[in-house]
Amino acid sequence: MKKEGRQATKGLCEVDCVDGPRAAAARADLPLETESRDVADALKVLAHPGRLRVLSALKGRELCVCDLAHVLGISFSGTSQQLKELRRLGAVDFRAQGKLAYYRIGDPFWLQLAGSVSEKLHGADSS
Amino acid sequence: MKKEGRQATKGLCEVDCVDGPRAAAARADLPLETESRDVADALKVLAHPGRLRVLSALKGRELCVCDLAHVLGISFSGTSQQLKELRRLGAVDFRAQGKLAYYRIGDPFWLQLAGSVSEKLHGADSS
DNA sequence: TGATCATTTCATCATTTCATGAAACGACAG
DNA sequence: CTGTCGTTTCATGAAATGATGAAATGATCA
Repeated sequence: MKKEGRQATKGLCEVDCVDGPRAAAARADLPLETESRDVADALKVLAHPGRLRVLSALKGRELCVCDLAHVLGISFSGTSQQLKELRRLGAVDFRAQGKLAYYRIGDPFWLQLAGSVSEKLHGADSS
Repeated sequence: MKKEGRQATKGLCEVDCVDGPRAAAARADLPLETESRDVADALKVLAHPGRLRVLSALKGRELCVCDLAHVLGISFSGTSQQLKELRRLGAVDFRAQGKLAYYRIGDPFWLQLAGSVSEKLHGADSS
């Protein structure tokens, strides 16, 4: 009479190992599923060394894709894709002049966010 | 006489399509490679719907692993791994009591960070 | 008009991430 | 001591991510 796979299938642990009220309260004021997903998606865009470097490079400057490719150290096509992600987030914006695309910071919020994390980790702000 | 693969291999674009000074300046005050990698790694821990929900659930509360498994809706082992990530970041901490592990918010910074992103996206703070 | 160049998109491939189940670990009860 | 239970670790497979090169697009210039 051994129970196999008692992994989160029934409310077994819910009534055994916790107080219950605490767990219920926790579930009560949990954010919506969509909200945490949206936040996660946004953070996922920033959670990439290359894209972070792009934001730093664009601080107070406009740069074209080929420059940013040098910054990232990857191909033009790859750079374009990363910029597309950042654009989707609104972190960068661009202006097409002739055959060039000059990218710049869109919403400074995301750059500041990265800065605060950097400060948290290393104690120094790179601004 | 066609050139194939001129992708970021030579400094071709560097002297042709940009001003140069701007690009040089951008590279000059770029963060260290290690720094952007560390920031990206930290953000990557937060960039996950389940882990964000864990942080929300732990706001002002202690919860054991099995409760958090219910919150995440995944297995215990999976939950444990996610908690390990959050622990590595310092976002959560835990206290072993008997055979239970009570998890709680470690450094409120990361929860606040998630909150500010949520506010940015939805205009409402979930605190 | 046709060639060229910066950029984007597409198809593909290697790597990483995330979930699962089985087994190991540690603390408590009988 | 032995068994049970909560938790953690490990190995595995599916899905997502990130980079590449080739082809498509759009704008400039001879």
